[in-house]
Amino acid sequence: MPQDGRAARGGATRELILDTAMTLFAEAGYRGTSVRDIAARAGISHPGLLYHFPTKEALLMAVLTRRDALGARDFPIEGRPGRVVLASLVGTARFNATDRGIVELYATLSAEATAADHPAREYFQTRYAALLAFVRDALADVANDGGLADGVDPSIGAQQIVALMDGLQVQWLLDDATDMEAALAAHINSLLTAPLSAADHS
Amino acid sequence: MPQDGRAARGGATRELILDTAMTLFAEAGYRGTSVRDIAARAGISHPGLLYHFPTKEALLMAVLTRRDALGARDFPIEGRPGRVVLASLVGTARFNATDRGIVELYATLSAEATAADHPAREYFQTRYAALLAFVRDALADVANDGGLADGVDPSIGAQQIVALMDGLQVQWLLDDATDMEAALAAHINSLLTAPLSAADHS
DNA sequence: GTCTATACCCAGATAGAC
DNA sequence: GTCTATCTGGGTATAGAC
Repeated sequence: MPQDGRAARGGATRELILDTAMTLFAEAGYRGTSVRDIAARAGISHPGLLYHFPTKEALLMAVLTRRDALGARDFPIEGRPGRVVLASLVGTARFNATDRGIVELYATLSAEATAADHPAREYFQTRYAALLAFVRDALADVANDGGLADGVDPSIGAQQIVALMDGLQVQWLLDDATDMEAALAAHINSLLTAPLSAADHS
Repeated sequence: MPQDGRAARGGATRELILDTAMTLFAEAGYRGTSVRDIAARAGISHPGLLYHFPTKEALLMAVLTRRDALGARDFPIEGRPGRVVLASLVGTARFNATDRGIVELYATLSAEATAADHPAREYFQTRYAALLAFVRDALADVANDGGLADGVDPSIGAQQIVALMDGLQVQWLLDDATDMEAALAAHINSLLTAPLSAADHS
């Protein structure tokens, strides 16, 4: 019957660990954060933490998955018009520029997870496949209205947009004068017959 | 007076270590390779290796620097016309698709090195600044001949091209069906008034 | 100048007590 | 569900042989 201040029943400790892990991962990166660090900050011992998440990787995946779920809740863009979806991607680029930690985490992990034996590889394969399909569908939707520039292939266009978002993050992390939003918006507009405008937001 | 089979004078051991390290880094990644692994494969003890390269990071930087030097020797494109430089970037994308290990290494490291306290951060900052300037100059050269599409800014175009090359590598590493060359060429051509052709190679 | 042997410390993970 | 103790492996520093 736990009833003390920090570890009440019902997965409260689990949530506390996740919060703490997300904070520290964002501050110092995945490699720069030890399980002991997270446990100490959360007020338990490392084996105590590893009872809830058997490995550090498992903890990481839980952090990422939860973040995905929060994002889907806060930015519901499923089933919206293609131009709105594209505009939301530009909005994401702007939003990302406010949280260096999480950008660093994703940029580092998505590269690290490309290793054939990396535990998070499948997660990112699935994530990228879904993201590419999502953007491709948005471009195809725009194409249906004749809004795509000549010779633009939705599938290639989606690859370009996703790659651009990833690559620009690295440049921005290395030099914060980099304007991710401007470079992304310029490219997306080059794929369209008419540029995005404020009317496309929401 | 060393004169045995593997460690002759004049930095031969150093070269052997670099070769071995490049191979193992490419096979198992930076994190997946221990200094002991490299030393064992090179036929010396780890402290023996650390005599030549004081830290694992130093060894890594030496590998990268040497790779840069080899690249500059094999692909001399300094001072060439802008369109030739752009074509060579497409060639690089094609060439990269033949060596997964080195792509993985650069993709992982460039992301990892964005951390504020990472020893390779300055190296990558310098490298990216030079690369961006290089591509920007190529685009500016094309613009001088009126070969740039309307509204294309050489500086932003350079950011996009470099970001695209980086981001496409991640997608290709996660799904080798990704056609890096096609996506990059399509984007570069969209920046130009006339597409690149075989005539631009060399 | 070139290397081996040894030791230190930190990190992830496991075993078993409470 | 959480702890203490311990194992293993990796990066690094030092001592000293040749």
